[in-house]
Amino acid sequence: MKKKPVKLADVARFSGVSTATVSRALSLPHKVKPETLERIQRVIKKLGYVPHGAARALATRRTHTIGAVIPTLDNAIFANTTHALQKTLDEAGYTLLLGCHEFNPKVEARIARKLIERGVDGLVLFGTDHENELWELIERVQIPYVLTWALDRTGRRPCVGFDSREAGVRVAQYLMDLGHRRFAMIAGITATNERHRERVRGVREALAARGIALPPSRIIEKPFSPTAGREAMQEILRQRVRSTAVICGNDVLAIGAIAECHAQGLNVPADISVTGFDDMEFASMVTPALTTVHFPAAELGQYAAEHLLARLSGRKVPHQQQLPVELIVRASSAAPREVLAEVG
Amino acid sequence: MKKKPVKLADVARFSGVSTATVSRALSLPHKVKPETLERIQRVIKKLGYVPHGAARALATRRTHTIGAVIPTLDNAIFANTTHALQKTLDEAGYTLLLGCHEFNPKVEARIARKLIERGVDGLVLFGTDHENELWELIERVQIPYVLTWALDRTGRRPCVGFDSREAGVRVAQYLMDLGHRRFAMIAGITATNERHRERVRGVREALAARGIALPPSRIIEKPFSPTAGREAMQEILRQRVRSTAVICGNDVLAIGAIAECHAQGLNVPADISVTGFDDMEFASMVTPALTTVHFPAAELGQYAAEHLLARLSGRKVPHQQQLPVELIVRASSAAPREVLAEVG
DNA sequence: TTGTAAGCGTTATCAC
DNA sequence: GTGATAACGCTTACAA
Repeated sequence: MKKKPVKLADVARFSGVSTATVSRALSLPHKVKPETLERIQRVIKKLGYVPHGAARALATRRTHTIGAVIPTLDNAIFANTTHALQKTLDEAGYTLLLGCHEFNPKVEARIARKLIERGVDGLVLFGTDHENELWELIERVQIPYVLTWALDRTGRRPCVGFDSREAGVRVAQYLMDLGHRRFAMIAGITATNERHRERVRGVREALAARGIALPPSRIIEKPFSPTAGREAMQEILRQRVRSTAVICGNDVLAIGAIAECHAQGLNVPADISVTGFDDMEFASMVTPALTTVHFPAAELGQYAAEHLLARLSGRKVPHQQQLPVELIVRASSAAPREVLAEVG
Repeated sequence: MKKKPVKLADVARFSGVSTATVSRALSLPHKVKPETLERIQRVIKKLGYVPHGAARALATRRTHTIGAVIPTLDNAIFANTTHALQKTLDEAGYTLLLGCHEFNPKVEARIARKLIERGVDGLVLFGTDHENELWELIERVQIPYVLTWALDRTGRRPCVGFDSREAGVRVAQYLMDLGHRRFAMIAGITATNERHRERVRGVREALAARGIALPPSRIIEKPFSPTAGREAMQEILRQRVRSTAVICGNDVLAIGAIAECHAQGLNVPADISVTGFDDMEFASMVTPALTTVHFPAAELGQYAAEHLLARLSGRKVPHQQQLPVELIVRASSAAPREVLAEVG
């Protein structure tokens, strides 16, 4: 036997006013006579009235809700971005609807549609690679959105992100400056992931610019897991010509790669250099710390939220926003022994 | 000049049927004549009709939405739980509304209320410690909820979680069995966090049972960050009587603690043993691996979701559900040198 | 400053 | 199988 929920009309009745006045008391308190307002608020408290969001959304055509479809929460870097996203939205009175696609574009499209049907006022997507079907839906329903992590090279879509190619160039140049000449790369899956495509491209182009090749056999694509990183490193260590520097598509792969080196009795970086992208703050505190190109994930979440919030409230914002990345040099990279030998 | 969104009535008009039939075509397709159904579906596709969730929610009094208020996404363990939660809900056709309270109970209450106003069909909370105000709200609106991570000792509230006290007992006994007698603990903030209170209690009780005291000076409470872990370890290493075993309230604190040991030239575990709770899979791959009591976070998320989904669809489920934790022994714990000396 | 009443876009209960 | 039509709970002109 559950009692019916209290509704706005009940509050109105008990306060001896109309529903319109109660509604105003809630959303435009300054347009209500102070005494009336106070009376209404007392009744609201006494009755324990809780506004009905769906009804309000139906009437106002606004849900104060933002949807985000992220790759996964199992990677700290995306979790960090999402955390900042949620926090910024919350402070602005918005609620986050969250979905994870686990690197499957079809799933992403499905979830995005679901969020749109739930009525989100805006949408946050990760990267620029998306199903056509999703683009069409977004276009059709005219929902404000922002792409994150990546930059849209066409310049047509609103985004706040990083230049992944540039990041690739940075590590490659750094390692070449240390004297490395034989490279291998443990890349993430690049097919539907422009961020990792660009990282590889950056590395490859920077190497090529100094006459160093990175043949396909030296680029091993793996899903994002430490185990996959280990496997890839095994493959690399099996190759006849040994690489002196291994660049990993992200921190997770790098951790696995280092673990495999250790398992084979190799010293990092004395015997082989391992670098990566993203971050590994925690692990770096206690291990041959990883040199990485660091992407400030939390800042990204905050800026992405602010971008969307600004547009929702009619403010002007730069269509494209690029966030700087930072090369953090730690103990995991070094000159290869052979180079040191030459110099010495 | 934005064109008005397509609504169900438009689909009805173009298909030459009533809105009732279109509605049925959407939710009870088998109750519609196949030809009619097909015609409607064609029109839906052609018009690009997207159902209006708020209107549907208003009419059905169901949003197919679940709210979760978690501590933070910046700790991998909660991110993992949330990931599994989202995934399980998604598979059942539900959407996750997410909020983070960052260990502030007032914020938790505020966000929970917001989610309830948005119309979530159910609520997932972390732990058993909550503001009275929140309990009253939950009671008043009669919303199905489930507590996670912790177990409710009163047995009155639905929950799926772990026995944190037991976890504390496990590490303590393990370390005592190794020969340790002088302990210190780097605890998390316990005031509004029964999980960490219970971990401390378990350790303390297990030690007491074997006549070992853990005086307040040996329990250092810190917020959950590696930096705080380092600071706490500094304090501990400054104490006149040196502890041989340091138990950390979670993995994040433990990482910091180990880092500080290394910084001071101490070998872990030869010079001092450092253990923890939760997990540290990645770091463990490349560092003096942490012995921990492992809480299967992803499983928890899945079970919590299933619990709630079951109740929402009227199925019976156990009111309380305890998930097993596992002591994972790795290289970070060991007999203290003095003990080895005695034995040797 | 407050009240009246017409939506908002669905679903659901009846008839037919 | 299908169609009218009354909810669902709130907002917002427009009046008073």
